[in-house]
Amino acid sequence: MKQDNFDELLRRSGLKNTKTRSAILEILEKSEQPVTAEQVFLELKNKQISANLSTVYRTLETLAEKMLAKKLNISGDSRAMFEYNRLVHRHYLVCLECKKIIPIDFCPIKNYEKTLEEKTKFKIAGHKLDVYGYCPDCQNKIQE
Amino acid sequence: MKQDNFDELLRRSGLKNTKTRSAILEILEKSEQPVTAEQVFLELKNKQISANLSTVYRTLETLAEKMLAKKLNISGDSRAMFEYNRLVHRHYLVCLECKKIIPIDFCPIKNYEKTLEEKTKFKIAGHKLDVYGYCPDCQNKIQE
DNA sequence: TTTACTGCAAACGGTTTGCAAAAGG
DNA sequence: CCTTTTGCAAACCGTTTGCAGTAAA
Repeated sequence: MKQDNFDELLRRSGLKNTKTRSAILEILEKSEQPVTAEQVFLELKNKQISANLSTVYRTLETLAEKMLAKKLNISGDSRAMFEYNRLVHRHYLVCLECKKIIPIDFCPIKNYEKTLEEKTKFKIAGHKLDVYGYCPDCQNKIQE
Repeated sequence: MKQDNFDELLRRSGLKNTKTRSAILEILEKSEQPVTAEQVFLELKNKQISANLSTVYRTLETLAEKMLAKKLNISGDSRAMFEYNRLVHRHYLVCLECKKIIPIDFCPIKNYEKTLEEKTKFKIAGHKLDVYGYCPDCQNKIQE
C-alpha cells in the first residue's frame, strides 16, 4: 500500500509519521502540477484531515529540507509552490494565460554550465529554467 | 546630457517627467546589478531626493510596464528586483553565498524553444534562466 | 518519557491601495 | 486647467513565529 511507502520515506528522513504529513506527501505525489500551501490546505480539508495552515507551511518546508519535496518560485506569482521530489531534473513550461504548469524533462543546459564555470570561475551548483508561453487551449481562446 | 535622455524616454512612454522618476531611471541605468525597491529608496535618499517608498514601488512598476525597466524574481529572495532594460536578452549567475548577481549575455536555449514548441504545441513567449553557484571570492572563504 | 509535532493567535516583511494634496504639461 | 503623480497611513497577503498543549516513538 502507498501509505507504507510514505511512512518509510518519513522514517528514513528522521521525521515522525503523522496523519497530516503522510497525507501531504500523498497529495504532492498524486498532483501532476506543483501546488501552493493553500491548495494543499484545501485538499486536506476535502479529505477530512483538517490541519492548520501554519502546520501545512511547516510541513512543506520540512519536506523540502529533507528533499522529499521541491520548493519552486514560479515567476509572476508571489506564492511558493511545492511538488513531490521525483528526483529527476526538471524544468517547467508555464501558460501565461491559464497559469497551467507543465513539467518538462529534457534539460538543454548541462554543457552550458561547464562553459560558464570556465568563463566566470564560479563553482556552479544548479540552475533554474522556466519557459513561458500560451498553451494550445489558450491560443484558441485568444483568437476568438 | 544624460538627464535629457531620461526625459525623452519618459515622454515617449507617455509618462510625466518628475524629479523622482528620472532619478530612479538614472539609478537603474547606473547600477550594474539588479536592485530592490528599498535599495532604490535609499539611493534616492543619498542623493537628497527623498521620495516615499510607495512612490518608489509605483514608479518601478510603471517603468516595468512601459518596458523601461525589467522586474526580476531571483529564487530564494522574496523581494522583487529591478534593472534598467538594456534590451539585451540576459541571464543571471547568482552567488549562493554573497548573493552577488552577475549578468550573462549568452543564451543557450534559443533552439530549445523551437523544439519545445513542436513537442508541446505551446506558443513560446519567453523564458527565464538563472544559474546558481559560488563566486571565486566565496569559494576561498568557504575553504578556510 | 522524551522529543517531535501541532494549533492558535499574533507578528512579520514586502507590497499595494484609497484618498486628498501637489505638480506636470 | 485637467490629468498624473505623490505622500501618507492603513490594508494587504503570503509566510513565519512563540508558546503551550498533544501525539509519536
